[in-house]
Amino acid sequence: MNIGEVASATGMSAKSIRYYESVGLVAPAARGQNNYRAYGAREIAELRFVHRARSLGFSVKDVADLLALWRDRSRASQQVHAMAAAHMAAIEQKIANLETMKATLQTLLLRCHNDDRPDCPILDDLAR
Amino acid sequence: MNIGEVASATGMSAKSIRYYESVGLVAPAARGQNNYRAYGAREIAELRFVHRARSLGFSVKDVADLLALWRDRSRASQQVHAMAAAHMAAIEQKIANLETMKATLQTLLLRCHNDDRPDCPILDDLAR
DNA sequence: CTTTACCTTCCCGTAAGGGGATGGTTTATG
DNA sequence: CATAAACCATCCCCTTACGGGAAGGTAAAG
Repeated sequence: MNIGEVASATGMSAKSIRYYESVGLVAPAARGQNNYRAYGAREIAELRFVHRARSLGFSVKDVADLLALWRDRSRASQQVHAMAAAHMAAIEQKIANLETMKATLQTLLLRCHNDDRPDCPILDDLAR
Repeated sequence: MNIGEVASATGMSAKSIRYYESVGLVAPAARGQNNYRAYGAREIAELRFVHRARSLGFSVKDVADLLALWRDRSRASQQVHAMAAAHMAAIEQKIANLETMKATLQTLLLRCHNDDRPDCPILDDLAR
């Protein structure tokens, strides 16, 4: 399969696939006589893994570690669990920060007249 | 006040202050005969405004717009309200994405044995 | 007088690709 | 069969919002 086919089959962009290769996340693809990248089932499965892990918010660096664990048939599930737990903690932290911002914004929005008058509690708050 | 004093007074870093100046978010600070930046109450108030808006998650570009509205005594509160509402919507979208990730991770974490055995539902899911 | 603590500018690095230029390849169409 | 549309390749710049650190001038303290 060419890179474009892989892209539409997996939902990722060709740019992303090349990028993952360029940073060493996946091995360089084999090339056809036309110099096009040629993907087999194994490589596609790996790219799917990468895509799925990225969609769960893991960084490219983390995905590299997850891939290594995946390839190591004798890894302890503990290791994977630890990575996932740490990642979830980071996500929870982000959510908490965003929730704080949201709450503040909500309060300000409710106090703002939202009309033609210049008086604006939102700006007043920012300037406090 | 020197930049360091402003930094510790406002909680932002000197680097950030210089950065905001470099991108035109705030006007270039006046300079003393030693070429140090010299800040007055007005400039400090503006930097506080910037800092507060940034802490609510507004981008630097958005802060520039908010500053412009703030300086314009005749702006309609609607305009500020619209910006804040759009920003809150974006934050809610981010939260929703993170919550989806979190839920998936939570499910996977519960299914993982988290012990020395190699069997790992988390990796299995990523590879599905 | 010297050390220490500031300040200045300048340049590099970050995360994860997207956009777009330039040029070769393949395939579809008239 | 010729050519145009659709792919593919590499390469380089752009994005966000600063942080790190180097090189060198200035100021306050011991």
